[in-house]
Amino acid sequence: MKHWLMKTEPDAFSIDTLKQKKVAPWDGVRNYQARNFMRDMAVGDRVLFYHSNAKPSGVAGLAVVARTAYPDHTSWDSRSDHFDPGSTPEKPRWYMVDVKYVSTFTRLLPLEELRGIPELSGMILFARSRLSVQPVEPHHYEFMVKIADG
DNA sequence: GCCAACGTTGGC
DNA sequence: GCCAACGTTGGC
Repeated sequence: MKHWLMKTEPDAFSIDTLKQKKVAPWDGVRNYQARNFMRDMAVGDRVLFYHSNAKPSGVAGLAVVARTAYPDHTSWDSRSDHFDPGSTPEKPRWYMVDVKYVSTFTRLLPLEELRGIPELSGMILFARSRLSVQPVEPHHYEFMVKIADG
């Protein structure tokens, strides 16, 4: 089982939205590296649900992968904000996974606070601010769960 | 809203 | 294949 962190702007899709829907597709990823990580995901993989462009930005809760990567149909929908003319149903360029709600942290863990924690040093989150899907070390994941509930 | 970081595009 | 221009992400 692997561990991941996935970023979303809560104005568009938040942990509360996922809580209501229970399971939802993670569409709109238009970055090759992020896409490749999504294609590495397996059902049951753990996901840190991150709110970006938020006040404050940070880890908001937990999800699990509910369906492995499949073509992102919004990529060939010309009405979609995520339309990419280079992607077609015959030759999809972009993929999405489904994620399932697990829990909302009793307290959001702000990026600013996480940065200062020695146990979390080395996380991709701190070095690659624009990577919206990224792997997480198991001990980083476990530590974050611990401090969120504590 | 600003702007730094950085990924992508396209001319050559 | 280089790299300047451009567009986007995301923290602040």
